[in-house]
Amino acid sequence: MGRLQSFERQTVVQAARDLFWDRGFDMVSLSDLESATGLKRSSLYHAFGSKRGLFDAAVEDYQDTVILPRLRILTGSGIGRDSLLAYFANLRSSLAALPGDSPRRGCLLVNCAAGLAGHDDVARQVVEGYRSDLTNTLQGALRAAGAAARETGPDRAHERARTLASLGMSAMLLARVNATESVALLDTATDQIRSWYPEVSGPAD
Amino acid sequence: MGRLQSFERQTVVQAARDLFWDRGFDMVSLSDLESATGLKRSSLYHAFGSKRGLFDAAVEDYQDTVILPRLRILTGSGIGRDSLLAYFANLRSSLAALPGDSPRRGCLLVNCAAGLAGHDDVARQVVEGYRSDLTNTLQGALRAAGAAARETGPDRAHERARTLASLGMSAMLLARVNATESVALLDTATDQIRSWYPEVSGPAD
DNA sequence: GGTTTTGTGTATCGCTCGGTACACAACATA
DNA sequence: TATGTTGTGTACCGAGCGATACACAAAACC
Repeated sequence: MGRLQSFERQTVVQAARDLFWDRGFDMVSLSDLESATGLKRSSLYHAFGSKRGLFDAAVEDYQDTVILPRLRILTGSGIGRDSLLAYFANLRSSLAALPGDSPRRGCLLVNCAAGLAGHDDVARQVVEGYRSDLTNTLQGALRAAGAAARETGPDRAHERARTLASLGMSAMLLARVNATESVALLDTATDQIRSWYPEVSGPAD
Repeated sequence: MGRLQSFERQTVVQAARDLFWDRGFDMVSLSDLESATGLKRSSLYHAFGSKRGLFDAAVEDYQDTVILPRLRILTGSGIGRDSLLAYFANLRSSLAALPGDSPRRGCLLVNCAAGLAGHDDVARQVVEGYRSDLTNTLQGALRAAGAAARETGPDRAHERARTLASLGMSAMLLARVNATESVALLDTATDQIRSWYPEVSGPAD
């Protein structure tokens, strides 16, 4: 063996991630990455192969540490109306809590959808995976909520999932443009959920 | 006086517009603009001052020739349910009609929202103007539709406008990622409108 | 037709970009 | 401690960027 890596990979990846999150792939230079990570080019290239390699690692970290923990609210047992409300409340608070100049507003993948993914198949697939994960997970929770509420009639989970996913993505899209409206979109999602599954005043049955 | 401009300004601006629409501000170079417009740098700089000046002209043209004509469906007299349906049908067909590799998929301003507008106040204000125009116009049409349907109860136009605007913007956001889902989002908007204002089988009263 | 004013083409500027070559430093192994 | 392997720092590359200087071409005006 030889010399050991003197940096923690995740620390470096997350520093790069926040930079890409803030400015997008194109607007981050290697010099920016050097100063954000504290590493020199040679180390970055040695560890990640290319700027794009580091970006891909950043996206992977974003999925693992930002997206998945959020979606986990909507999976597992006991999901339904309340977990849907919790999901959007969580999104709301993480959006409202950030300072106006935080580099972490919005969503790295939503930004990709309007940028890189337009002409990059790999990025497109990542974004599409995110979209379908989000929609399917919402749909599962909606079905559970509908079953718990003993809903009758046609299954509206599919289109409701689309609407909620749309509100979530739009909120991320507008996070840097109009934070107030962004929050309002999330509140609209909450209102929708409440209207679909009205609160019961006491324990049922 | 002196020599006259040998090109039509709008032709040049629209060629540049399609390029920016396709790739975004950063990913379009002056060489790209030269070959797309047929003009040399010196002419472009003479006419528009800078790359950004040309971009701003392109955005203005986009608003005038793409956004406003669409929104006009939702203004004027006789607006309501049908004009809402027409708006989304129009959006749907202009999205579904484009070839998969068209540079004009999605929305220039939605792409801006996730890109330039993150750190550029001018771009941010343009995008915010678009968002509020869209939302307010939808809200006006929703109110008209509600009045025509003799709706009672609380006014839901505000949150419904948010939902519809969200579906429209999400559709634009996903136009390059998943065209099928993008169309499905617009269809969801249509379904929503139909469910809020059910079709009347014959003339009322 | 000469003059003036303005548009266009050529050539090039300084700068930053992503990426790389190579010497050196550090540490596991023997 | 000697050796081999691997991480790190310095210096630099060619390419492309946005922007500009300047000469020339063209047309409106007297």
